[in-house]
Amino acid sequence: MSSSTTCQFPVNLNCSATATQENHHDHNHHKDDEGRGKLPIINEVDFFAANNNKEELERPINGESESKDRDSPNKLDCLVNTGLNLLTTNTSSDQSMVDDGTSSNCEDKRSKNNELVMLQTELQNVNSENQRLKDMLNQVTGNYNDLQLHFMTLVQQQQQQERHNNKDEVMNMEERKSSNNNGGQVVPSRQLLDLVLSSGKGRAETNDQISLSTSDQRSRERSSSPVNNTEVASRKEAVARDGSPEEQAGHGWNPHKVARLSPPKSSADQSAAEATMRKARVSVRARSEAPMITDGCQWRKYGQKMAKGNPCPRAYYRCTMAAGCPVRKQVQRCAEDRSILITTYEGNHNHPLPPAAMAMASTTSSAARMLLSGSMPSADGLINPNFLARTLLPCSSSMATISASAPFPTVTLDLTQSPSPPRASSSSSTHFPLPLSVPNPAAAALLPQIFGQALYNQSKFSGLQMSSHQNQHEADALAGATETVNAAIAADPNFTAALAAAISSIIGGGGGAPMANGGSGGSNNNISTSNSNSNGK
DNA sequence: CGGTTTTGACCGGCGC
DNA sequence: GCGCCGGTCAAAACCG
Repeated sequence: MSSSTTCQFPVNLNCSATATQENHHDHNHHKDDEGRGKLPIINEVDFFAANNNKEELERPINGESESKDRDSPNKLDCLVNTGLNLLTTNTSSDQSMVDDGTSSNCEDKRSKNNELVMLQTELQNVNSENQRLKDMLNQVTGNYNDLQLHFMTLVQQQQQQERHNNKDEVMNMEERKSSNNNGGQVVPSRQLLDLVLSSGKGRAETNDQISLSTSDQRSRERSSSPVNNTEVASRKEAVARDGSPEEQAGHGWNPHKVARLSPPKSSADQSAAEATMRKARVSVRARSEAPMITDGCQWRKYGQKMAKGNPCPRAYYRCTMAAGCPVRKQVQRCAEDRSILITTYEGNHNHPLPPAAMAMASTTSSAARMLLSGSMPSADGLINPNFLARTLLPCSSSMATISASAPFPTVTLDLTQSPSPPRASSSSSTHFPLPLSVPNPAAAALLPQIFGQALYNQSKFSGLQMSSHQNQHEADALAGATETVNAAIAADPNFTAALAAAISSIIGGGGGAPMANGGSGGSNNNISTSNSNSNGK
């Protein structure tokens, strides 16, 4: 079918409108390797094209069916025409046979009659196939419509429940803060994180508020240390410059700066846990020759470095849609497959997002929440990716070998498709291969059904969620997925299809335990979690 | 001229 | 303590 391009997902990761340039040379070591000319923006994968959702979601189906319909009628026409020609020929042959009455003409007539019968049989077969495809299309379309309605209902229910839970958690946190003076039992960072990653626009605001408070705490911790006076001063200067204390003081990218500050003993564990969870990252892997994917936000490049183990430089971007927005992202090409662009997001936007940006923003937020929700039941309060794997993949055959050695967790949404060498060559990253890729259009046509299955399983799962505290968080993770898909639907149905397939694999995948890292044969569209520094410093 | 990109320098964390 | 590394800063250059 015609849908197979560089990215089989009919999505488009356009370059950002502002951050359109990324020179793939290290300013430290590879000056002017590729010149400074602007690279062309290649619209291979556009997550966020503001198209009609339903229409786009249906596009794989329709594209599939239309193609088949297109093909089938052509075949039919061809066969019909051939048959008619044969009939005409036979008629004339008959006429001539009558005229001539030779035995050779009789043989010709027999052979042509046989051919005609064969063609008629083939015509019937094609007709039946065509009818079957039409029926299938109707069924898929109907299923899609039903499931979309079902999904919307579920999303609304989840959001309402989420809001309710958040209110409770806020109250609990305030109570604990007011009553806690021993410093050892502070508000569990998991709750902070749940708050941070709560749903909706208000979520981002809540996140910023919490980030600000924790940043203030870190600033106090810094100022209490005489060694860091200069840094404190520089930080204050930076804060005064752009008025983004949370960005400068703690919401920054560097996990080392945040997670490894030496706070007072009483809050060391708390700060470490908070930093760890705050540093949750969402990485998106997609095939694109473009220097950067378009996620609807405006970004300003503030740095570029060579990362060890990767000949391609890593670019650092900062969201410029609003002053002080703490969201940053790293863009780097995969060392093993340069056609794969790895975009890693961190933080939540503190400003309204355009619809085109909602998909990625909500995706990253939800994915982070999925990851962090999975960490909640951990006894030590740190990320427990194995729980995440169990949570996300309770019955999935996907592979989930998870490393817990890294300072910050990462969720990887892998939208690559073509066969590629195992990305996670080390245990630093774990991928959950999902049938996100649509190697053939027939599979694309099944996406809505898969999505529907995911929703069905989600609804089943949600029905069980209230039985235990852990299940609540598992449900949170699912709610995050739901929200992700919802936002993706709102922004780009192609991305929706991808996420739908991903979530369907997560929620409704076939039975089996998590598999080893690296992924088995099949799709390369994965959601993965990792809990280690990918650069393996 | 204002915003963005480039890029050398700087900083902190970490391993040895 | 030193060097490596990732991340960030900030002045200069670039660009529309």
